[in-house]
Amino acid sequence: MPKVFGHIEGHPEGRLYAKRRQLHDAGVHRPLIGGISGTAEEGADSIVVSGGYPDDEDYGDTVIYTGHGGRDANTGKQVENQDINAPGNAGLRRSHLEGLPVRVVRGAHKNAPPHAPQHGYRYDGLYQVKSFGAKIGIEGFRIWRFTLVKLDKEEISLPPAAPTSPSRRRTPAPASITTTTVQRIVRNSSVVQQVKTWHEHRCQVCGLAIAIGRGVYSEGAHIRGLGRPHHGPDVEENVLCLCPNDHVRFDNGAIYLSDDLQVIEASTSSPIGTLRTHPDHHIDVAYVAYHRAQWTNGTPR
DNA sequence: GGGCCCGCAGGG
DNA sequence: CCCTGCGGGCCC
Repeated sequence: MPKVFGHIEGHPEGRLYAKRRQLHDAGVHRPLIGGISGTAEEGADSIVVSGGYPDDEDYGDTVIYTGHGGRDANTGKQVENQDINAPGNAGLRRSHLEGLPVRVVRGAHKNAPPHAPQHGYRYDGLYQVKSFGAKIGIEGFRIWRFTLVKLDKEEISLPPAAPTSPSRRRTPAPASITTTTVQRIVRNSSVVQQVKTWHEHRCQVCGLAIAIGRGVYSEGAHIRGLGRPHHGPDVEENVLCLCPNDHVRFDNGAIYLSDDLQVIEASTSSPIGTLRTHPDHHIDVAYVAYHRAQWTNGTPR
């Protein structure tokens, strides 16, 4: 059964499942025991929040979820540090980097927080891995924690239509890597496209335009993030044209902007250049200030 | 109802 | 093949 990112057809948000076996059969969450379904290469497609780790925090629309590993098989106690390269943890990191939606299932458990179901398991829809980081957990060992934020319906794009394959065709299937159906977190493409066009796909931080075959590749980066919890607008004043490297740096606070559009290296707090601009592309410094505040005042969310 | 231990599915 | 993992059934 291929890994599916996004909703499972016929299994809407809110549906209840008595047992892990039923979640498996539905394809909503396939491991029978593991809390994370995912790999480093493909990403994590689903998790179960069932109170297995004491550092979990469940606020409904925001879940702080502990990675796996480091526990004694018999006692269930944490006996060593967790590893970010353990498959599930690396999967959630990949989902974060690629903006893949994660199905969140909540399970009933003792000391049930208000968001957990009374019995069994409940599919609670799609979340985005907003950030992650390590800390020393309650039991005294390093754990990895992933902040997941619920996605609004309009933030999910549909998977591309399956190619129609005539049944008479006898040619062997194309060398299949792993078949995955993916619903990505969607962005308003026309706004992003306009910004990319103005800049001719040149990164506004480093000036790089990546040639791919005959085309050029760039990414549209929202300054104030879309959706929860930031609720930034999908408008040209809130979008930058960046290369993938600077996009990751910007989204994770390694670089940010001053109000006069200097690019600031966070580790040194000093400018490393001026943002490249285009006369038609007006950037609203209110969004710039919002982004900067995330990374210069306290912890980001 | 709690402890125990046998699980199976997935990934390497 | 091996191993691990936020179950679950059984027995007290």
